[in-house]
Formats: sequence, C-alpha cells, structure tokens
Amino acid sequence: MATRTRRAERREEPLSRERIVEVAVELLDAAGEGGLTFRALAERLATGPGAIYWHVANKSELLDAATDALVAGALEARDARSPKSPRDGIRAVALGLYDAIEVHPWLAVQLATQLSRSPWQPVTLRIFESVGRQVGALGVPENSWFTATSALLHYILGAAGQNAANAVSGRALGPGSSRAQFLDDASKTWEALDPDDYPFTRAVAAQMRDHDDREQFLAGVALILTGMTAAPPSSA
Amino acid sequence: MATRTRRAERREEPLSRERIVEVAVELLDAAGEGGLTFRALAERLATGPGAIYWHVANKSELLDAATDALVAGALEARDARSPKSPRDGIRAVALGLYDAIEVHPWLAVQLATQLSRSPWQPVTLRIFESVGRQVGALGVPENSWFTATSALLHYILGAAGQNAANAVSGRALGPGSSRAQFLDDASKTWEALDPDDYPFTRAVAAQMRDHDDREQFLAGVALILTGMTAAPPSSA
DNA sequence: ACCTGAACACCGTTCAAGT
DNA sequence: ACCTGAACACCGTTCAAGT
Repeated sequence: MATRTRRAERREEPLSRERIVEVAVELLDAAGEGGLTFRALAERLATGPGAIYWHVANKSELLDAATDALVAGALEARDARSPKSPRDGIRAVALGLYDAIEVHPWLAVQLATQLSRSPWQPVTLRIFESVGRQVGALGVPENSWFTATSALLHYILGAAGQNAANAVSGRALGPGSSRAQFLDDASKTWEALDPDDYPFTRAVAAQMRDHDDREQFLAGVALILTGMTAAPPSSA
Repeated sequence: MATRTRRAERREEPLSRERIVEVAVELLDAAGEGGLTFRALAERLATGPGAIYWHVANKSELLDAATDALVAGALEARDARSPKSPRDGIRAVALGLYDAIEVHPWLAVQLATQLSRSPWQPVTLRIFESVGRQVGALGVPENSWFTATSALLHYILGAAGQNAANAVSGRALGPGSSRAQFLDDASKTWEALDPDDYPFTRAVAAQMRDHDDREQFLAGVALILTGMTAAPPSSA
C-alpha cells in the first residue's frame, strides 16, 4: 500500500504472460495442481479472471507453459557447465531434472501427463535432445541412439518423480531425523507384508531402509549406462 | 426398459463397490479422467450422487481403486503363465502393463500420480514385487536387487505410458496406414527442427520414423537387463 | 444399513461492456 | 489492444430426510 512510487516500478506491471506463469508456479508450489485457480491467480495479480485469458488460452496451456519454463531452466543450468565426460553430462542433466522435481513436485505428474497426452511435446523434446547429445558422445552405436536415449529419458522422469516424492514425504514429517524415521517405518511395513504374497519385497526391506534417494537415483542411471555401452546379449 | 424380468437378475444389483469401480473404468475409458463424474456415475447406476459416497470415500479413492483393479488384473494374467526364464517373466510383466495402459490410457497418468503422491502405494508395491521376483531369479547380486528392480519399474511405467500414447495417437488418426503416416509426420517435424538447437533429435528422426512401439519398449527392457547382469563399470 | 436428491461452495470459461 | 466482472454450466461433496 505504498502511497505512490516514483514511476510504479513494478507495482503495476501490465500483466504479461511471463508474469502469469511466474505466479502460477508459486501457486502450484504452494498447494499442488489444486492450488492453481484462475480466481486465485487473478487475485494475486490484482485483476479479474477474464484478463488472464487474454494472455493464455486455458488452464492446460498455462500448466504446459509453467512446466516448460522450469524444465528449460533446469536444463540450461546444466548445459552451461560443459561436462568433463558424456557420463558426467548425463548425470548432470538427470540431476538437474531430479532437483527441479524435488523443488516443484507437481512437475512429475505434469510431465507424465504431457508424455501420455501426446509424446514429443516441446518439453519432452528438450529433455530428449539434452540427454541424446551425451548419449551420442558416449560411443553408443548410432543405430541404438533412439532406443538408448528413450530408455534413459523414461527412467529419469519416472525415478525422479518417485524419489522426489520420497524426499517430500520425509520432509513433511518434520525436521531432523524424520527422514530416517520415515524410511524405517516404511521398511517395517514391508517386513510385515504377507510372506506368500510379498516374498521379494520383504527380502529387500532392509535395502530400502538404508538407501539414499539421490544415490539410488544415480545408481539407476549408472545401470542403464552400463547396459547401453555393454554389448547386448544374444537374443535381446 | 424390460417390463419386468423374472427375478431382476442383474438389473437391480444393489450397488456395490465393485460395480461402481466397474462403471468408473467404463467412463474413464470413454473420456479420460474428465469423463469420470459422480453425476455421470450416478446416472449409469440409476441412483443419486450421494449414494456412491456410501461405498467410496471420494473421487481420489475411486480412481485408486480403478487403477488397482486393472493393474492387479494385468499382473495376474501374466503370473499365471509360469515363464520359461526370469527374462521371459520380466518381459511378460512389462508387456502386461504395456497392454493395460494401451487399453486404458488414463492409467499412465494415474500411476504417475500415485507414484508421486506417496511412493509404495499398494499398486506400486504389487508391480515392484512382480518385477522383483524375476530380478531375484535372474542371478543379479542380492545387494543390487532394490536398485535394479526400481530402475526396471520406472522404465516400464514411463515407457509404457509414452508408447501407449503413441499407439493411441496413431489410432485416433483413423484406420489403416495412419500409424505409419503419423510417424512419418512426426519424423518430418524432427527433421525441420533448428540444427543448432536440435542436432541430436534431427539425427535420429529416421530411427524414430521406423521404430515399432512394442519392439522399442522391449528393447529398452533388454537394455536394462543387460545393465543389471553385466559387471558395473569402474566408478559407477 | 443403505439410498435420495437438494443444496453448498467452488471451478473453468465466456462475453458484453468498458478504457 | 487489453481489462473487468457478472454470468453460465458444471463439479465434488455434504446431509437431512427417507426406506
């Protein structure tokens, strides 16, 4: 409520698409997809709901724009540091997405939605390109570039989504050792499962208790890299 | 509008949770998540919206129940055929989920939502167990069971989601050769991308045009199996 | 115990009207 | 060209009332 700033520096920005996306991300971060509302958006932007439709076609497009902005940001931040090796490059891209999803958990579902709505939207393509360049530099035979890059892409998105959720669950339980507590509880739940129905899950309950999300995530990446660079087995 | 059947055989089933889930799946198949509405559900079940809440806590639980039912079905169908080898077993589970997502595309997003909401829901656990048993039988060192199974799980869900979407996109364009046409169009789009921004994507445009979704999906599974069974490289 | 259906609060989207 | 805000159609959910 400043009485009047010199030139209304940023109080009365004229409502741009960028500004709308920016506030949309804030709402999504605060309360997930349910938190993004044209009315809430309008209130924060000191305008009416209808005004937003001048800059954005509908909610779906707004969600896409928010996703695109964050993914582009995550990838650029990683591309900037020219990696020492292709392996490092892949790790960097993977961790960039991992971190982005950890900060903005709604991204995981949003990416899955875009992927399944129609594959190869701009966002997916951006990630595909970013991962693929490193795959190409890795010495993988050219005729398996597409397969290898796709496999990596799917793993990264899926695993980042779950591990990020893991991290959030742990955090939600409070500060300090709650993360360990969370894993311990989950592990005990696994050990209490029916031995006939869940023998395997019971067997790895301890591994799951002791795992670190980030390490686990990178171990998966390493596993796929191994598969890509090893000679494929006899029959596929 | 039959005037009166002998004993109201199945006309007037007393509205059970199973029946509700069954109709929910029909609605989801017909029009995606937007198609599932308590009012539409009530109409199809010849009752009021409130009645449904006697059997189901809310929409989210209903969605979970529908997902659980279909995943359980897909996994049981595969478990029944005792596989010749662990590799075959993994392929069978993977394809079972692939097919389920192809028939019910909304499953992909729903699984991602469950995964990211909190990991290790019943559905995830079921898949994890199913995949993990075969991983255990594969001769993978026990201390990497958790990592290996997680990697496979994430790949399967992510890739099945995208490839199934691919299949649906192709189908939506009409019968016959439209699938090839769809891939051809997409491939041309890739070739027309900016050479500076998308060198890799342009380079694999032809591979993407010629790929078969199902083969591609299985090639990814094979790649991860290779990575699991090969000795890991020096530094991970 | 189970069902009915009106009512509540809230949503995305539209659009005539303003500047 | 861009914004306003009431209005429309629709949604999930609740709940007093019925059987």
